[in-house]
Amino acid sequence: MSGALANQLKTSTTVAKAFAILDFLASSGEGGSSLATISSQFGISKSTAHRYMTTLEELAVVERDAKDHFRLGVKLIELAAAFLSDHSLRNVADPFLHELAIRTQETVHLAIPFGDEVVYIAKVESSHALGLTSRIGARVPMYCTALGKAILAHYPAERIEEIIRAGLPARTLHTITSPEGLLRELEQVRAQGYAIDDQENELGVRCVGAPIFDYIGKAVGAISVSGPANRMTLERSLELAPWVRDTALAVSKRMGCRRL
Amino acid sequence: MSGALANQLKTSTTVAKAFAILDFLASSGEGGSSLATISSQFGISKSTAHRYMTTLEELAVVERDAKDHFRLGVKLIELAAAFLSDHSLRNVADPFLHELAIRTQETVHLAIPFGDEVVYIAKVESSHALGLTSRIGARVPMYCTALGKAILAHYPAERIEEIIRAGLPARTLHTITSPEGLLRELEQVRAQGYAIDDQENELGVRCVGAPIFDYIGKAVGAISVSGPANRMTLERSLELAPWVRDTALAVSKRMGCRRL
DNA sequence: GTGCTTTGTACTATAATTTAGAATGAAATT
DNA sequence: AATTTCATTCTAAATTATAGTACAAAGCAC
Repeated sequence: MSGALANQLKTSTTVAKAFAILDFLASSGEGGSSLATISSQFGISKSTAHRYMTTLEELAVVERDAKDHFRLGVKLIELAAAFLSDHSLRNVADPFLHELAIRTQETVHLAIPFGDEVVYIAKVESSHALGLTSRIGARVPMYCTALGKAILAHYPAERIEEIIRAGLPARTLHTITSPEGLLRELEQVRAQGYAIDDQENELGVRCVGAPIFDYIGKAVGAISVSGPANRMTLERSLELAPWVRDTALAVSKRMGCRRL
Repeated sequence: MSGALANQLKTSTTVAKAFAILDFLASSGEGGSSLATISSQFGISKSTAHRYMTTLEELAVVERDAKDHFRLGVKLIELAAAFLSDHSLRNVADPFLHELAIRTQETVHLAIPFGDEVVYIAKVESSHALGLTSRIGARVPMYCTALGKAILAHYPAERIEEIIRAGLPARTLHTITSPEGLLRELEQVRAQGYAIDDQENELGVRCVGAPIFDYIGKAVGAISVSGPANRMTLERSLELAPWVRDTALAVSKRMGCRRL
């Protein structure tokens, strides 16, 4: 596409572009994007953008309103639902998440590891009990979140080393940025069975997380309770910690984990 | 791809193939699919399938397990979450759905129109309160479901005619298959403010649905309560109907509809 | 353990699709 | 009423996608 002589590409540029467009639509939020916007955003001609969008529209991956503004389409719901039903963790955990939300009266999250990060795949709010909103699908680092540390603590030492080598940038004043500090923290997480994120990822937010193990004893996810720091004090975090841990253990048991 | 001389295609075959693969992965369910399976399923060479899958894997649209089996990936959750947050209807309706589920002790659905069908975009079960599972993302016809009829009744006459012309195949013994019968039914739906599906789409399942209108008075979705026919008798359906209707009206009001 | 099949991956020439740009018509703005 | 903006269509040129072959590794049969 650019100038240079084409050297072999191992991946499909066309498919990659299609998903780049979808990513853009996902981030552009309300209102949708016009063809001209997409065209200029990616530096492709209007005719090319048009071909992409009509294709995606035909597949119901995007939809356009009366003003020819494009938005994400219902096909994505279908695919996401298939993803979640395939991930038995989500289904197994769901009732436990609700119970925990009711008991703690705080927001409960379920996440799975993905590379050096974790991905939220479920969320339950105590009062309104919203399903798929806000953070679902979002990724956050492992080293500075309760969910992440809960999982990371049960990774093999070499994986932990890898993640440390990838860097521990300070996200807030409270982020643990030294390798030694993190290793000590993870040691404590293993001993306690839960992890506490004291505003390490976001100022004003405290979380308590605990890992979920599958039948082979591998950490395949984590549950967390989080809330604003003024309500979720450190003392309250410590009070809730056993509940979170026990809920995660109950889910682990359902996942076939026998070594509790 | 086949033999014949290529005549201009208006859509991107590459993108379409990528989503065909995703559809296949979605339907293949547990266990995932190997590269060889995908290759033979679509009649493409292994090298081509390989290129598609590595591309999709790099984008996190699919993921592969230790045995090189491909499944849908977390990127789809991210995109679906963006879709839902963009569809304000879902967010507005959510608390109402839960309230209705508690009051009726039955399963509650939220759906939006899509072509001649409706797509489920939210579900609340009274007892377990599952989120994204089973029917989310699924599409059902308009003419034989409570959700569909609730919306269809408020469509312009010509759209209704179109849908009738598309055919009213019998899905069960109770399906309304005559144009006159459907028009009469829709008239009644408009008068009552709710629609009842008496096992028209699936034997043994009754539903009560009511339409949601936006600020312009357009039917943009519907809410339903459904249950097994033995528990959800016709009398019970009629009892619940006003609740469903009032819930839908409350959501409509929140969506800016002023003509209630 | 050995030989066999099957798997995912890499490479290359051919063939096909994708691409940009100009041209068109419709709609909204001035 | 004139002008700009927009989505859409068309065509030749160029990039990308394709199938086939080849390879290494894993699994299976014997």
